[in-house]
Parts: sequence; structure tokens; C-alpha cells
Amino acid sequence: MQVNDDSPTNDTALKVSCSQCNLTGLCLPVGLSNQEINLIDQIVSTRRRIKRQQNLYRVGDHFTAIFSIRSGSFKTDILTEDGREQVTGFQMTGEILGLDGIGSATHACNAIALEDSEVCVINFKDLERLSREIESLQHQFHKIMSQEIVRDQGVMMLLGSMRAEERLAAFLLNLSQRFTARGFSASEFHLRMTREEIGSYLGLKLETVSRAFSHFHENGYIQVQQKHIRILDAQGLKNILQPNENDDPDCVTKKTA
Amino acid sequence: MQVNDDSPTNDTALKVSCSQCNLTGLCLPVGLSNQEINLIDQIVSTRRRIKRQQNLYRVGDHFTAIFSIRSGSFKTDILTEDGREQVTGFQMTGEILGLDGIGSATHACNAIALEDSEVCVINFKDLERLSREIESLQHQFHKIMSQEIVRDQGVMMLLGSMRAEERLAAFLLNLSQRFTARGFSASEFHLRMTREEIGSYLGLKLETVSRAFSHFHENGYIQVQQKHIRILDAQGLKNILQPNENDDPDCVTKKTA
DNA sequence: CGTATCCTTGATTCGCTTCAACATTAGTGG
DNA sequence: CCACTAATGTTGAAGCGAATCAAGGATACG
Repeated sequence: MQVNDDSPTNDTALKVSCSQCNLTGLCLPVGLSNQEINLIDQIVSTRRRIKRQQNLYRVGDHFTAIFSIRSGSFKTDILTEDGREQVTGFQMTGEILGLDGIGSATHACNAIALEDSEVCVINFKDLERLSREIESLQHQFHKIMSQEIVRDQGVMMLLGSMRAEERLAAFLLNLSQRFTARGFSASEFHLRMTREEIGSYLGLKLETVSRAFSHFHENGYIQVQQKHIRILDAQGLKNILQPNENDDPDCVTKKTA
Repeated sequence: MQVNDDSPTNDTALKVSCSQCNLTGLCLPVGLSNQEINLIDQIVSTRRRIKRQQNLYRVGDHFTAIFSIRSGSFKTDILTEDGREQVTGFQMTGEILGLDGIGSATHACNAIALEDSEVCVINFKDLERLSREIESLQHQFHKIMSQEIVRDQGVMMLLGSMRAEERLAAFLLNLSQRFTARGFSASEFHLRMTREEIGSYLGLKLETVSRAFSHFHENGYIQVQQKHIRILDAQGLKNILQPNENDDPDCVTKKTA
């Protein structure tokens, strides 16, 4: 609660303020009145800058706060004893990081910036206190946690029952949809992660990801130039996700007949 | 709040009561005082019996409550358009079902009883109201949601970077640990799910699951008789999860050399 | 301009799936 | 009680999709 004035003046002198943030439609304060957002300003007191490749937090770090991405993007991952990496998610502006730490007071994954980024620090004790007072904040927070659970179930679906190209198609469509929600082009964007990181997330090797990109390109679904992606035929990608739909010439659609 | 005086002596038959439940060490009321548990009794007002193979809820059902498993066990799953099933989890006594519904007011998966079961119905609006009053309840609920997120990340790890036998070993050890927490044997238990359901959960075909069971049996790690499992060598199973440890005779550990 | 990182593509290998046959168990009704 | 059936589980053989191994190309960076 105490507003500590350690170096707020140096680079940009940004006073953190949800009420003046253009991300309230995506972030924690969704559905709150202006008055309520002013109250949130009390608990979102600081920002943190994270340089590319640096950790926002690591496995085992003591949990005290969750983070809302103000700018930039992150990946979360877990490492096995023998060094294998599993990327568990990619996060972009307005999305919340750190929910994994609540259950054990210790973070269960690493959060690493994919580019120079900035996050709003939300002290969790303060958030719990305020959400006992503001019903809509409480509910919004519960929604965010639940949506994370549902997202994770979608990833299980992807990893457990989809083939390589289905996974990549689902991934691209998901990115496109999230860029759209942020006012960016649905059809043209820059990947912030490497093929290896995409592969880790999708349970594939980087070569397989690369080959799938090339194949999509051959079929005219996308243009690929390194990390620059342009979706030319979103429907073509969607058709990949429904393997036995009418895009198979040998398969007569019987359900509509 | 008023301390209601329905004393523990007055053993009213079917009245649901957290305060008289032996699962409070596993369930929602973990860490609550007796007085606080009495307050929870207000919101956990009903039970529901679910017969084997029946749904507790389905995708698209309107969300109003979460459920705590009083007895029995469940699976949760998602179906793709083309009929493929992805099991997203197996739940046993004391575990909470329905958290997937909070985010969109609609359930995102199916919950199906693996045996005749009974759940406590926790109206969610009531839970939110009460957790605005009881700090420890609020925190416990947040912990449960967070632990679900961490669990899901573990499944991602499993599906994304483990091979078939690693997955099954991890699955068996996880079951063993959960049975132990419930006072059952760590080394001997009955599977409540079919090979196909295990396979779906682990991203494998049922034949692969069956073969992995047989292989574990050959190696003396387990005894298998249909759904009855006895773990003979838990360390053997654990070693499967660390592939490049010293259990491989051909592999000279170079990192220490 | 040279080096490191990232990406692409080809050839080969391997693990899991698919297909198939049969075994076991449980439930049903004569 | 046993024959019958359906569901479930085991095992073998063949095929396929992704991993692995390997080489070269593109791009960013100091």
C-alpha cells in the first residue's frame, strides 16, 4: 500500500494507473466501473521492465504478486531434470502472469520475456483484500483463473489428440485471434518466438514446425518469411482442424444428406 | 455472521455438513477453523448422486455451482467435432469439479462418473459471497484454482515432452500418491478407468497403454490384472522419468567427467 | 565482415499407431 | 447352471508420422 517512490522519475516517470490505461478491456479490470478502477490503482502501484530473454520469475521464486503485461510478450516454461523444456504458454499484452504461484506460495514455472517488456505488478495480498470489497473485481479475477484452466484444457486437446499440422494450424489461428482482439491485423503478424519454442509448446521438434510452415506455404494458406507470417487462407487452416469435413474429395458428407 | 447451533450430536441423516465430513483435509475447507467450517455448511446445502457413466455436467451447460467429490470418481473430457475424445483429468474424493465453468458461465468440458458417485453442490454465487467474508476461505479457493493450473501444466509437460512409458509411469505414480493422501494403499489399487480412457488422457492409443503395462510387468515394476494394479518397484517407475540417470549401463555420465 | 543464431530441407530411423486376431471378464436370459 | 453376447484387454505384424541426423542457407549482430 505504501507508495514507494524509488526512482519513478528516471526513464519515463510513469505513474502506474489502470484508469489511464488503454488495456482495461483485456486486463484485470474488465467490467469494472470507473470508480472501481480508481480503487485498483491503489494496488497496482508499480511496473517492472523486463529485458528480452530475462526472467520475470523462476521456478521456486517466492510468490507475492501477479503480473499484467503492459507491453511486450512472454513465454512460460518448465524444465525437466534432464534439461528438456516444455513451453506451457505464450502471453501477450493484457494477459495475466503468475497465477501458478498462488497454490504453493512458490512459482511453478518460469516466465521469460520474448522481447523487451513491461508488466504491472499486482500485489496478491492486496488483490485478495480488495476483491473482498469489490464484488465485480472478485468475479473478474475468478473468471481469469477459470479461463486459464480452460485454455490449458485446450492445449491438452492439442497435444493429446492432434497431429503436427493440426497443432500448428490451431496455434496460428489462436495467435491471429488474439492479435485481432488487440487491434492488430488478423492476417499479418510477427512471431516473437523461435521455431524451437513453438515446437516445445506444440510438442513437436523445430524441424517439424518448419516443415509444417513450408507445407502451409505450398498449399497457399500462408506466407512465411522467418518470423513474419501472413495468413492468406484462414479457412484453409480451419479445415485442417476438421479432418473429415468436406475438404476431402473422397469423403461424401453424409450428415447433411 | 451468526454461529448456528446445529450441534454435532444431532446427527440428522441426510443433511449435508462439512463439519461432519472426514474429507475436510482434502476438500475446500482446508485450513479453516471449525467455526468457519460451520459457515460453509450454509452454502454446501445439497448433494447429488451420479450413477456410473452419467454426466455431472456437459459442455455448454449453464454454470451455477462447483462440486466437491464426496465419494466415487470422475473423468473430465472434451470432444472434437470429428468425435475424438480428449480426457483432461481424473478426479477423486475431495477434489473439486466445475472450475472450467466460471470463465464463461458455461461449462467447457464434460464431467462423467467413473463409478456410482456422490458430490457436494457448492453454489458459486454463495461461495463468492462467503469468500468475501472469510479471508481463509477466499485464499483456499484461490489455491485450489491455482493448483489446478499447475496440474494442467504438468499434463502439458507429460503430453509435450514425454515418451509413452514415461507418461504411464508418471500417471501411476500420481495415482499412487493421491490414493496415499486418501488413506489408501500406495502400492495397490483399482483403476476406475479403461485403457482407452487412460490412453486418451496420456495422448496414447489403448494398445500402447496395454503394451506399456505389460512391459512394466515384465520388468518387475508392477503386477497387472485387468484394472487391479500393484506397484512392486516404485523406484523403478521413478527411474523411467529420469531417462539419462545412472540406470542406463551404456550411458557414461559425461557432465560430471 | 565474420560469427552466432535461427531456419530450411533431405535422408534415415524409430516409436507409436493401425490393423487384426484372440483372450478375458461381466452381464443376460434360457 | 451354462450358453450367449458385448465390452474390455492383450499381443503380433505392418505402416506411417514425427524424430533424428546431417548439411547448407538466411539473418541478425558486434
